[in-house]
Amino acid sequence: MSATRPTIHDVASRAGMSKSLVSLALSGSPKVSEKSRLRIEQAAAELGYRPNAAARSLSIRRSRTIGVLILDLHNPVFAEILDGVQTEVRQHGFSTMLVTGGDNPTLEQAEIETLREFQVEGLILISHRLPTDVLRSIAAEVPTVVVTRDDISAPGMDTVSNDDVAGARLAVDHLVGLGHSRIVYLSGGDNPVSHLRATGYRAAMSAHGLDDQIQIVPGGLTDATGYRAAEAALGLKPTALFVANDIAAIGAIAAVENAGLRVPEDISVIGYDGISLGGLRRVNLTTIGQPLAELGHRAAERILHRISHPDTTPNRDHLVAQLRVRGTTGPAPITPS
Amino acid sequence: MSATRPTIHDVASRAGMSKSLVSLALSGSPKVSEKSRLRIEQAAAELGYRPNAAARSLSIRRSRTIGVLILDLHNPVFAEILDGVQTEVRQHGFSTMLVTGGDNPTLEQAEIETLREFQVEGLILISHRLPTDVLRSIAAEVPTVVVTRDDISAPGMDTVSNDDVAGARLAVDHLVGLGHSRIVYLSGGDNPVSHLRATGYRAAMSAHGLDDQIQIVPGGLTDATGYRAAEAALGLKPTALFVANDIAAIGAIAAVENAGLRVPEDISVIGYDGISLGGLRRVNLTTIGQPLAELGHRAAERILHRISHPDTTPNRDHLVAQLRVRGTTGPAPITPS
DNA sequence: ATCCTTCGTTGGAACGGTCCAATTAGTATG
DNA sequence: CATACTAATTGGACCGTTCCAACGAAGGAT
Repeated sequence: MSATRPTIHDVASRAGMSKSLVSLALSGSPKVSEKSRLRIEQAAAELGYRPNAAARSLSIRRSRTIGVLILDLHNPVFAEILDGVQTEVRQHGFSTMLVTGGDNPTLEQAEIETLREFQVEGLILISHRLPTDVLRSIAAEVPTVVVTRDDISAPGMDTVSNDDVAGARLAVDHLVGLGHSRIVYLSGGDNPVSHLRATGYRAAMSAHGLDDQIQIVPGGLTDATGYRAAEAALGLKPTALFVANDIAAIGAIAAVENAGLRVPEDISVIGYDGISLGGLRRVNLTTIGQPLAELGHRAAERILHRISHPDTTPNRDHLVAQLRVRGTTGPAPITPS
Repeated sequence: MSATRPTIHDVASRAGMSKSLVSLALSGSPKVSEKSRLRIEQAAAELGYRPNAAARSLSIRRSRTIGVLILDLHNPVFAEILDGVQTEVRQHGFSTMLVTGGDNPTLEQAEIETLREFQVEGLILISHRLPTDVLRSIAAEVPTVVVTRDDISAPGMDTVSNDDVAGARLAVDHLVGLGHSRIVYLSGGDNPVSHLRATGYRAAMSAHGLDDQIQIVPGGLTDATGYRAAEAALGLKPTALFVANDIAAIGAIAAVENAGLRVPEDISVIGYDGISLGGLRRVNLTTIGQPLAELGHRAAERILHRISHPDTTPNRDHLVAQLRVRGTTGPAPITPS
């Protein structure tokens, strides 16, 4: 093991040519004669030569690497976005370096610092919890794309998210279309995304002339908080619950069923995100599906563009979410209350 | 933006000292006078100096980076293992570089190649689909740890997995303890892990004198394959299903319920893995829980050790899985059949 | 035969760090 | 006040690439 990895010099001396020519040949330059190219390729193969990315990066002053920060690996939403990022980025000859903040927001900054030491050419933040000024100063120095959030804008930075307001409207429209009017929103707590969804909920309720039915119960984005919020909401005798995200919606359903009510016969439940687990037959959750892979894909496109054209004016992409009707919503029960 | 990042030279000239001293100071060497250290630190801060990891890596011939291949980001099992890896590795000053194979097994090799170009000091493969000889040749060149699988051994390589045979036995013991005897195993298809779990199932059934009840229905590791396998299994009139993994188990439950039977009153279902989604109140799946974070943690320990002691003889860790009783298993119905 | 081109090839200077050996400054000792 | 140390500092080689300027060889045109 490890008799030190062969370098370009080793290949050169084995092929009996200069290291410069080896470099040229291996990068596919047309100015190398067919004969030399063959000799070199063979020598490289025999030695199991693998170029040193650090040396190359140092020399060409480019790392061809994109740093990705992912807020929480456990939330399937982010994993699915990441997937879209990876496939797109790879196609353009870039690698990704991935880090997670964990639960500690200050660690998030340290991780980004590490990415920058590796000279990543761009940064994709799949959600984050950075203060505005920190985010701004990062974006000022390295091309950045924020996915999922769109509340902060900064020069040198694009955002890619779905239109949460419109998505929330879709949810309400769907429920109203099924005859519901007593629709309660279980909020996702104090974060930009949840607020936008609340805004959409309110707007849609208004548009349907249901201003007096607007009810928001505070909750969170986890199974347990969804459960608790739903318990609280039951006191309002709703016929439908619109929940801030899918995971919380699954918790909410459990609460409804535990209270002896059926979903969707007694109470309809609709979530938000479109995580694949919602499609499991057992779960079968009606939801507003974000185009997750597409979000990642678009983020990758944006970062690649921004890397080659750093002075692009900030873009804010809004992809449309779609209603995915499954089994947890149904017609409003007759004579409610 | 990008008036070229400051280098160590810039810091040196600003502080009025040599670059060597800057290097020393910034790496916390005790041979630098307090006065100089302060000057240097201030200059570095003013310039926003950030060392170039590529240059350092080239110079010290170490990257302080560990490459992680993760088979499938969508499977929560792997995400949870990764979490354990990351926290441990970070504590020792290493970074991680993460790649996914996607659905294409040959891409897996290409991704590992990329990791190697970045001179990763070790490789953690969170499952994989590599041919034995390829895996061997990789392990011969770079310290490697395989998590989850333990069917292949090679010099220079450790494995960290749970004891699938013992885990499967736990599942059967639990069901037998509840009075079940007609226990069918829904297999996870043709892969090492599923085979081991089948072996454990058979052994445990035998141990309980239930040889004549051993029934294995072919299936897979996804929701849909679990569903189909369960449908097929119902013809055998089982009182309990032991399913190769949690996701498939969730599919199986849906099939049982769709057939008009209740879980666990009519049929008990137990899965394997212990993914956190099984703990969602709505799902509430009894399962054999692998210590996922612990697997990742151990893998990280192993790779770190192997990096500093490359000639360590191969280790094969087996962590114990634990029964997690939740709501999908219950007493066998009276007078079955 | 001489001069131009063109093609293929090569040496060597970067890139931004680390670290060793050598040098200088500073301090204590006799 | 020279001497011997120790502490602090520095120049320069090196890590493995890329790339540019320069070079030799081989024709082609004159």
